[in-house]
Formats: sequence, structure tokens, C-alpha cells
Amino acid sequence: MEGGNISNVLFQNDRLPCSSHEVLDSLWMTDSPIPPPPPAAFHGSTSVVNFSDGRRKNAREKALYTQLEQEGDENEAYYDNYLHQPEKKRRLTAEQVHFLEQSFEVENKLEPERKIQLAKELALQPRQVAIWFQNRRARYKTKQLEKDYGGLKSSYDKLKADYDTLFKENESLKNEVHLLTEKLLLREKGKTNAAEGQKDISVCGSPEEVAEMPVAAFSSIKQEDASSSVKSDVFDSESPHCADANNSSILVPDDSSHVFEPEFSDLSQDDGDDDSLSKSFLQPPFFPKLEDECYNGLSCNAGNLGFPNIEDQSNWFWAY
DNA sequence: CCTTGCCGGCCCTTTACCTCA
DNA sequence: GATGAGGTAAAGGGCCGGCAA
Repeated sequence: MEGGNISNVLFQNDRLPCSSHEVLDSLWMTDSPIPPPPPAAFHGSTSVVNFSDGRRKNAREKALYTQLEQEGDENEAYYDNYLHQPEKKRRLTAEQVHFLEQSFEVENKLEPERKIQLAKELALQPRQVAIWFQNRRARYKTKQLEKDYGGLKSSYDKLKADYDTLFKENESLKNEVHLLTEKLLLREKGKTNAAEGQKDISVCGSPEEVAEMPVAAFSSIKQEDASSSVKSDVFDSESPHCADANNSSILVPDDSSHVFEPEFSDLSQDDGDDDSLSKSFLQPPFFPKLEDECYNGLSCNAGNLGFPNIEDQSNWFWAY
């Protein structure tokens, strides 16, 4: 483990080049007309490698040295040594990083004058400052993306929780509707049986029974009262019709196709087809035709109320 | 005014090294 | 001491805009 002594690292960074290829390396790094002060002996030598862009310098220099190598230059050993010299990366000191961070907070773009000023103050190559800013911008962008992702994810989680809550509530309401429907069916079956036992005696039920009729049944009465006297034939062609239109219409099937059918077919339907009765009670004027989809086994989406399936809705939303 | 080549800068990706557990 | 993961300095390639010829 290397000693984390800042002053040591700083000194390492600031040390003057002590070998020829270090000098050359240092000069390669220079992309400014005002490089940090090299040893006086190397003043002016920058013209050899005075390219503006580090990578262009490297490409050209490496091409040159590669060519020399191939030509079997007498300095082959030196160039080979130079070319294969492992690059040493030196971490910036804490002070340098702190200073650069402060500068980055002020402005994350680097003007040439500022770059040179920073390089001077931090004893770095201007190109090092430029590279640090490039990398810093990249890190900032990554952080920003992570932050945005976190925000979006939390929004997603919140919406999903809301959706789950609503979905459960919807399921609960469905179950409630289902239970109430079954209760209603049982009650009306009981009434029908009682009415059949009494129909030879009384007309169509006592006032108390009428008072207990479900709202839906009353709605059906209003809807159907115009043809009630005809439809009542369907249910009991042999018995006297209800004198009271309100009472007779309770037993009228909603499906008007029965109206003009022969009486024998009506009778055959009536036998053992309790659902046809129940259907008539469960035809609220504001509901869709439930019997078409729902009352074949009572496994229907009773709570749906004609709205699109909520799970489909979820697909609309999450498809975005 | 348009074209062309050069230069410098930035972005993105990759590489190489450093640090730490 | 070896090792793998994560962080980071730097290189390389592509692209773009400014500028002068």
C-alpha cells in the first residue's frame, strides 16, 4: 500500500523530469502556448512536439518512432524503451482536486484563460486540467443520470402502490357486488316460490312484498309497464293475469323476444330455468346487459360497471 | 460567397493504473 | 501477499465550430 502522504504525492507530481523520455513525455502533455516552466535547457524544444492536441501529438510521435524502429535505427533500444515505457498515472493531490472541484462548481466549462490559470496555480499541465474537467463532467453526468433514474423510480413505485391499492379496492367492491347479487337472487327465488304457491289465491303479492322489492325491480317495472300485461303470459299462461301492472311486471323477463313466442315454448323455458327469472330482476336500466356476459355461472365482473378492465388500463399507462 | 484544410475543444469509450477491502 | 472491485487519469476516435487562405 502506498503511503497516502499528500506532500509526498504532491512532490512526486511536481518533480522535474529527470530522464530524457520523461522530459519528452512532459512536453507531449503540453497543449498550451504557456507551458509550466520546464528546465531552462528544454526551453524552445517544445517546437518539436508543439501540437495542439495531445492525442495528435502521440499519434504522430508514435508513428515516427515506429518508423524509426522499423528502419533499424541505431537508437532502436532507446525508442523501444520509450515506446514500451509503462505509463505512470499519478493521482492528483487532495488540494488539487479540492481546488478543481471549487472551480468546477463555479463553471463546469473551461475557458482557455481559466485553464491556464488553474494549471499555473496547481502546477499541472493545462491539458491535465482540461482532462480533469472532461472526466469531471462525465462523472457529473453519470451522477445526474443516477439521480434522475432514482427520481423516476420513486415516482414509478408510488404510482404502482396507488395502482395496487385501487386494484384491491376494486376487487373488494367486485366481491361486495357479487355477494349482494347472490343475496338478491336467493331472496327473489324465495319470493317466486311463494308467489307460485299463492297465485291461485292472491293476485300478485301483498303490499309488504311490494315494499320489499328491490330498486332494480322497480326500475324494470317502469321500463316495462307498457307491455306488462302481455308479457305476464309468458310466466303463467294458465293463471289469471295480474290485475295490477306493477306486480305482474316483476316477473316479466327482460328479453322481449319472448313476447311473441308461442306459449308452449315459454312453458318449456319456464321449467327448471330459474335463471330466466333472476335475470328479470337484475336488469337495472343503467347497467349493461349483465345476463349476456355475467349470469352464466355468476363468475362475472360484477364490479366492472361497464368500464374497461382495470388491468388493461394499467397496460395503457405503463406502455408509455 | 463558397470551399477547404487546419486547429482546438468536447464527448464517449477504452485503457491503465491506483487504492482499498 | 494475492486478488478483485471500484475509482480515476489519460488516451483514442469521432464530431463540430471557428478561422484563414
